[in-house]
Amino acid sequence: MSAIPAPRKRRKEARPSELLEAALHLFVEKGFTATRLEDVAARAGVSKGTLYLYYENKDALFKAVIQEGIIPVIAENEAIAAKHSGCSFELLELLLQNWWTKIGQTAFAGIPKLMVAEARNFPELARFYYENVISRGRALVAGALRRGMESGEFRSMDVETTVDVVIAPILMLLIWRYSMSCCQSAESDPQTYLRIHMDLLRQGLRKPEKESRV
Amino acid sequence: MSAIPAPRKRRKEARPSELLEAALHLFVEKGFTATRLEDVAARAGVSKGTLYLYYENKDALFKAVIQEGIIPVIAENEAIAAKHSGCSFELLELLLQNWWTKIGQTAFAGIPKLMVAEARNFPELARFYYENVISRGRALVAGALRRGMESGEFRSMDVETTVDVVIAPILMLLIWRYSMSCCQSAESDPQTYLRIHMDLLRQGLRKPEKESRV
Amino acid sequence: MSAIPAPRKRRKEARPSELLEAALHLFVEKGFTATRLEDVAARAGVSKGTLYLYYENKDALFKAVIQEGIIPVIAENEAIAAKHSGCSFELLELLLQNWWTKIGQTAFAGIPKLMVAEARNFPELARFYYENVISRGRALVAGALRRGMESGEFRSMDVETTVDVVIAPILMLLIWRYSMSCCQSAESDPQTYLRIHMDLLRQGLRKPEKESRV
Amino acid sequence: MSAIPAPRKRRKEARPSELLEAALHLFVEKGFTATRLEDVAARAGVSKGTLYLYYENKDALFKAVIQEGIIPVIAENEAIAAKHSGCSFELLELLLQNWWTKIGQTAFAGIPKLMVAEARNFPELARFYYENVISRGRALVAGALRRGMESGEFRSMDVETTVDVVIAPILMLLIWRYSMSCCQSAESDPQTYLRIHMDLLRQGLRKPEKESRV
DNA sequence: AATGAATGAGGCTTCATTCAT
DNA sequence: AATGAATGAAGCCTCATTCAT
Repeated sequence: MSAIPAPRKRRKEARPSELLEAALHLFVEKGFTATRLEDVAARAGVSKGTLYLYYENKDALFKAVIQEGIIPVIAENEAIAAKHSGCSFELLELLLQNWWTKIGQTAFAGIPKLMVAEARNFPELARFYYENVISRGRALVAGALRRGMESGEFRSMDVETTVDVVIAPILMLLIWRYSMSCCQSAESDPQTYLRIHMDLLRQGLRKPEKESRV
Repeated sequence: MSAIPAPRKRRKEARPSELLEAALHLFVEKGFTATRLEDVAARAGVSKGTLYLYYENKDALFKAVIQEGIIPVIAENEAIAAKHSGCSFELLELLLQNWWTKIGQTAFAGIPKLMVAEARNFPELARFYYENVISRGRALVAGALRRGMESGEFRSMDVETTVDVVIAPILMLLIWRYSMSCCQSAESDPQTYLRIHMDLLRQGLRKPEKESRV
Repeated sequence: MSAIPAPRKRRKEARPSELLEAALHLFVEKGFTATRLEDVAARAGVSKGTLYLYYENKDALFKAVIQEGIIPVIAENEAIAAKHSGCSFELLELLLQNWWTKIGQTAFAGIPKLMVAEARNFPELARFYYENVISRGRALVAGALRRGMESGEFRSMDVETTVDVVIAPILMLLIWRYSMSCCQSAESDPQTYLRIHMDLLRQGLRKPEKESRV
Repeated sequence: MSAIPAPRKRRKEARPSELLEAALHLFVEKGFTATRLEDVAARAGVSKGTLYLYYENKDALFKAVIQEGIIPVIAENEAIAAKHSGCSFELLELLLQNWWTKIGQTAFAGIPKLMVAEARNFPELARFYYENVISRGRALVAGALRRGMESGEFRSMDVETTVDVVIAPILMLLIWRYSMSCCQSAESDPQTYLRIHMDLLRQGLRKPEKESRV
């Protein structure tokens, strides 16, 4: 009710997000397994025990990070797709742009690499991520591709597989940044990378005038 | 004198490859950190201590896996590129085909995901892989692209960045198989995936007749 | 408020000294290498992991034992030397007496043998001990000898070397007790040993009336 | 019989002493526990298994080192004492001189430190050394002291204890060299050290003209 | 709500000793 | 006589989780 709650109170209510920020930072930096909950707590300025007051265990903490940070962006993209009425390639560009702004340019950019790295050893986390993020994300791209093929804007291809091919470079851009990039002297510019990807795609997807192969 | 060496001796000579096979299997299955050397030894049918007779430590074992399994394929591709005289896109296809046969369809297919997963936490292994595999692999693709641009076969683009974009779907295909694929009901067919990727690329890279955008 | 802190708290404050006591006992009994941290923990009534809450590793635990137990005695001796104004031999006796009371008659008596035994294999511990204990201890004896020679109380000799000769029997008394003494039926009495040592020294160091040899 | 045996044969007969030399070197350098039998074998130019053909185990190897290297010197000193007829202090000097030449200036110099370091953890080795070396060595010095006291050359003191005091600096000289000396910038000269020790002793042991204390 | 002390299972690595060849 | 491959017990250290205060 009051505009400015007592500092003590404000602090308490901020705890969860402070913990999530700390967890995201460390998960992304060191991976799920290699992240010590003690470090997460320390970064959030609380004790190890406190963390367990908010999250049942390491798995729950991770799910909360995804829940708060990634899933809302997927939802935004679903809204963008739902209201879009222009050409299909433009929709692909809009989806990419929002993803890039909300994920690619934030600390969440490290999540895809993290999931890829730990999926095998933490099947439950993998499943959670797959169902809430990946399948919904793929559905968005699949929708745009299918729409473009039906309208004659794109040539006809196997949609599900094309989704993977189209998404791959975007994921790899993030994965690379959080893995091997440390070995590279000059990291390539993301803007250029994405532009080239979309350029190749624009021309690659387009239905040729006379030809109809593939 | 005899054509068949004593069993003891035969064993000794077979050990390294038996250990490497076991190591590859487990590294790919569980990752570098989560693989227990005791399990590697057990899978090779020896005791924990025996492994150390052949490989100094976990790092050395891993490097040996790469050394024996991946680097020779890179070398083969370098030979292929050196003797190639046809069009540049064809060279890209040859390189991909050899990589796919020797890596993509063998147990080594899991290595790229492994490297991506552990690079940050094992910088020395990452560097070893980067210098011996990645930089040489990128140089091969860069050479083909540069050659195609110079001959007018491809349109002009930033070579280094295009290399990343071109390689990304191939890496993601493998990475996916060893990470999230377990959550997927129907895994997409690699042959289709690679054909679509190359089709998009053939048309995407080609220099347009009149246009000169990008 | 209350004079008696909560048990948990009391425990926490007592832990370091309980651990140091256990460590000293086992180090002295079995040596640095042969002492198992699990045994130290057990002797202090805690688990293996708890030890690591207080001391980073085995080295740090050892250093703490020295820090808490030996270095203060060296400091006391430095104070004794600083305020001493009597004859030099008397100072030697005072230094020996304090050392004997605080080290020779306590569990710390085993440290010199431990250092001698492990110095080669643990150079960093050796250096720590040398700089904080040995060099300061030698400086004290050297000071007393030099003073005695300058005043004419002692004959002139190479000070640094004489320090070693003077200290040697005292160290050997302790070293022996923690090494070969187990083989001896009748251990010789330390009081007698030290008295003989000091008697030989009193007469041996004294400047002869007329002679001036050596 | 032949003056020059066949190389093969010579080699075989030399094995034990080659192994003992290697063992001595490594025992003295790293201690008993820290010495790896594999390293001993390698230094002797044979395989690990061969070592076990000559010595039953690590203990037996150690005992052989003592047996061959130290005990003969003790026997020599017993002969020296048996035939000596001069003054008692001179006998002490002769014993010391032979010990110094045969032990102090050879690789065996490291044995006393080794024994002191490992006695507690290897009681059987300690007992072997005590009975064959220490007790006989002490008996020699005790004999010389007793003889000197009876002749009036030395003042009267508790013989057994005085033996320890007299021997201590000599042992410490060697012990130091193989332990803390690595921390010292300038190691003191053994010749000077021994001269000062004997000088202090000559004057310290001598029976005063009138006094008769102690 | 918050603390932080305590636990103990788990993995890499070493090395004396054995034994088939 | 000689080899050297193989074994497996042992110890340091980490960290998710619990729980008394």
